[in-house]
Amino acid sequence: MTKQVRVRFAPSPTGPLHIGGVRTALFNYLFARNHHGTFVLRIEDTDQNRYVANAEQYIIDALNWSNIPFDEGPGKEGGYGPYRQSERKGLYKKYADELISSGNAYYAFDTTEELEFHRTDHQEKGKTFIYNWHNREKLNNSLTLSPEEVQEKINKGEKYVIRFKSPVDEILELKDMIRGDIKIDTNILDDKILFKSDGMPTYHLANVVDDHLMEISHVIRGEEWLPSMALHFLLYRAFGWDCPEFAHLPLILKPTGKGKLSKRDGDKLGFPVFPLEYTNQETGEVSKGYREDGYFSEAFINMLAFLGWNPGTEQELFNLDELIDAFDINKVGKSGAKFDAEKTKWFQHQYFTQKEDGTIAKLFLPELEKHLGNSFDKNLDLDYITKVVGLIKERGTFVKDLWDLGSFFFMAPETYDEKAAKKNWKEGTADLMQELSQVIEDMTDFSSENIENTIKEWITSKEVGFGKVMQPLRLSLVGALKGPNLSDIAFLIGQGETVKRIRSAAEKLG
RNA sequence: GGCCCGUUCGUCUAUCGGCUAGGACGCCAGGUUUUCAUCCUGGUAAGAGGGGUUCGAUUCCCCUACGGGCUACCA
Repeated sequence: MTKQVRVRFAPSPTGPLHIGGVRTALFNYLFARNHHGTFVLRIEDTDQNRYVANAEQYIIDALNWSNIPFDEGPGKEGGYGPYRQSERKGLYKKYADELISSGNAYYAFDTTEELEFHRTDHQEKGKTFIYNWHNREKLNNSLTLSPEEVQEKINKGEKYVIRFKSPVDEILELKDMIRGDIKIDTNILDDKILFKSDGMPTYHLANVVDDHLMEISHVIRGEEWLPSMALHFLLYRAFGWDCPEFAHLPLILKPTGKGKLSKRDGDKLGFPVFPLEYTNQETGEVSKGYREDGYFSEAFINMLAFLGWNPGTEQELFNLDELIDAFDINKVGKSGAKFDAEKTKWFQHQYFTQKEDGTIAKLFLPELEKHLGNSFDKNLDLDYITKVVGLIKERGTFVKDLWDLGSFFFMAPETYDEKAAKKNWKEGTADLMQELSQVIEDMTDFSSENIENTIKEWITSKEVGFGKVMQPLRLSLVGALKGPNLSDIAFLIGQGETVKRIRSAAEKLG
């Protein structure tokens, strides 16, 4: 592998990029970085009918959010541009012509209707219509017409396409970095259209021409392209160009049911299939995104990297740099992987609990403002929030969990969990709590440790069960039987507030 | 239908001819937390089936089954 590594991610802007696409981009990125190569983004917009205006920006935003930015691409000129195929439109025809003059391609005038007829006709007879060596001599193309007739048709403005002339009786021995050797009999190949009648190249031509012109060294793409590898190989050969190496990634499958995970699955499955939220401009339909659902991109990327690849060790948590370092395309698996949303959550939980308290506290700010509304003190000490986060973050997975986990740090409970109150707030509890509030009020050293000791000593001296005091106390401070260590809570909300809440509960619950 | 690729616990996977088949998610049980959650410990559970090759196959080969992809003037 002495030549300069240049890889590309070449999506078609037909809608939002789904997680399978992000993973393909990720593996390309990882491979490039691992080999100190270049990662190129090329927009394959040769199909005008399926073009979606905001899709390209979505792709770029998604890549940036995922922290896998491209080195060259639209807006990032690197000497190989332009990077949108629609802007390279004028360039492809001459390559198609080149193939015609070298005898590797030909003009075909068959109409869509004629081809459709052949297909259905064959199907009815239990056969499959393939436009290739065994019938191309009988169809309406430059192989059966005289040069004069061909020229006349073209001059008359008759619509035509250019087809590749697949070789006959040859066994191709191809190599895939992931799958190893693949043998293909050229007789089963069809004469794929390279150039469409609308003046645009098809994917196959544009892809091969651009990969060559952009000096792409390795083509890493989804397994759905495996059947096209023979054609692409043949094209490189017909042009007399060096063929890049190929790697076809296993597909990401639906968690249940059949088939590969598709864009249309949207959030019908209960989890996002897109990195970013996406609004369909035509229908107004909104699809959930990992970012908006509260996932950190590190977790999202770590999860994607492990879909079809693993380092062979037992380490599962990898940041981007570690991924770059450990990535080995030979370790990519061959079989499709069913997507597991639970595992994604687990990754997120790992990253969430590992993140510094201060960082999460800042992310928590908007959430706090949302819940507290006007009563939210904008000058609320970030240090306080950070301490709260330190106490509750390990119990959560997303920033949005934090409010449920620790709202009582910011406001006194308004209601008390009914079941818990019924069970734990008995005859005499109120008196006990009133007494305890006095004990707490009288404390001089209000440290977490001292709170715990004081309460314990008091309980012991009163000769009542711990549960008889601790549960009602928790109810008073929190409003429910949940949350972190009680003395930590009391310490954070402060002596006065603690006393206030105990007395308030004693009054309300009687 | 044709062609291509694949097949290890429910799921993601390790194993590159010699293992009590390892890890993770999930699930279950115990422990810690005088709460809940987290966390810790343990448990559950697998090489599709049939032939070969070999002293020995999850691992190599063949067949079958199943899964997936492709089969457009879409990518």
